[in-house]
Amino acid sequence: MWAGDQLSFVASVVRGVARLSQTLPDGRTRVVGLLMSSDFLGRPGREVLGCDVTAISDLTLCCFRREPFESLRAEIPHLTDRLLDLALDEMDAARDWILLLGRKTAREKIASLLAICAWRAGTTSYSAQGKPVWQPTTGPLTIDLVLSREMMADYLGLTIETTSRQISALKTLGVIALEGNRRVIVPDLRRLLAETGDDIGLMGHQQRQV
Amino acid sequence: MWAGDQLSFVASVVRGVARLSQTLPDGRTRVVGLLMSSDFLGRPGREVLGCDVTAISDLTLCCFRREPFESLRAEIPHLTDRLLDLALDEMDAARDWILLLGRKTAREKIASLLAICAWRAGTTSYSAQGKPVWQPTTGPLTIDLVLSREMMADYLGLTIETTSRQISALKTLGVIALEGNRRVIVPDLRRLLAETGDDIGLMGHQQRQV
DNA sequence: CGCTATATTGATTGGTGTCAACGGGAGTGG
DNA sequence: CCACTCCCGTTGACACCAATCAATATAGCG
Repeated sequence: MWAGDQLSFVASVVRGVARLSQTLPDGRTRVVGLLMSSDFLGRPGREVLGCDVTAISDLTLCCFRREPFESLRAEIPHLTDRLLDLALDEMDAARDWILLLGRKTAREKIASLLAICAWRAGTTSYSAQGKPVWQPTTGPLTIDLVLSREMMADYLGLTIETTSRQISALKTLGVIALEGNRRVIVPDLRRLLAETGDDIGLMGHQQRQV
Repeated sequence: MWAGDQLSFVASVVRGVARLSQTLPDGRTRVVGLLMSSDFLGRPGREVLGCDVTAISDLTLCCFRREPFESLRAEIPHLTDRLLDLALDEMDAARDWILLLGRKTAREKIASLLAICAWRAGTTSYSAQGKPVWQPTTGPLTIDLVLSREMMADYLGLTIETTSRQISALKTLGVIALEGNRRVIVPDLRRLLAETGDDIGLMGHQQRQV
């Protein structure tokens, strides 16, 4: 979509999912971030983004041209505060991810990803401050995976085959059920969380002690 | 050192190295960041840090108590701009790291880490803007590793043994030479870069196209 | 109803983790 | 000054998880 180009705009994701990725010269590619609704795209104060952005679903962006945005930022200092806040959140997510990539097994990685998506699915409402609110659910939970197996694999640093195998394994264990290829049903969230390798399960996404 | 505590101050690293880490309940620990000179410690606008900080060398910090700092930030909007800038840099580094952890072999990880340290070692001067300036070197380069093998392993998501083995392998290949345990000599930087798995080698640290 | 992309499953290999033994330097105490 | 110990690093043998190669199945779509 855009590759290291100068971005003439910044944007906020309204709906859909986009992926941030980088590529090694030998062709290996890594997803280094996922942008979902309310996430911010662009580098305030910077010219260039530094990685590729690809839409992986229908995507609605709220765009601002760069120069007006920068001058607006000069006028309203509080805007920068908010951007800093977003950047720090991103940083937390990135650190959780680093933890995941470095020290988790394939099974735990898959479970963690599903748990994060379950959390996203369960986060349907927002508080007055714009912070997502977790809706605790006891019953079964349905996740609409927007990601293909390949993208999950890239996301987790695995191969497609291993990804598929671990999903099958979780299905056999009864931790999840599949409905088509990209819809996952979680009968008991706790069982899924138990597979993630950290007892918090959502790795701080749920109630991070930031 | 400090674990998830409320930090009553923010700080800038003057000299030395500190590590940011998180721990999984079963005891697996992951370094999720390294703080070196000029790096910033603390979360402007936040109460709590969210991960552990440990000094791994003599460490000199330039500390500010939180409340005065926050009010200073309110007075001087430009300060927040600078903090945002730092956060975005951190984000870039985190993304590079994610790439490294997810798609690189043990050999490439070690080489990448050494390359980064070589870059740090070669960065002796700073431009007027405070940006480090890379001093291109053709001759041999000496790196003072502050890190123990264990910390390198945690940093890279490897075990101590694998770390040691890969270092030995690079030594056998003549890519590096050891002088004691924590001093590395790089006769030809290009040969080291060739082992990192990305032709840029320094993973954007050298001349990131941000 | 095929065609293609995506996903699953199987067989095998290889890289990294694990367990275990050994080496060497620094500090300590006799 | 030497013996002892402890910590860190190295090296080896082996096991195991995930990658790779390969075949098949399924879903999506014209």
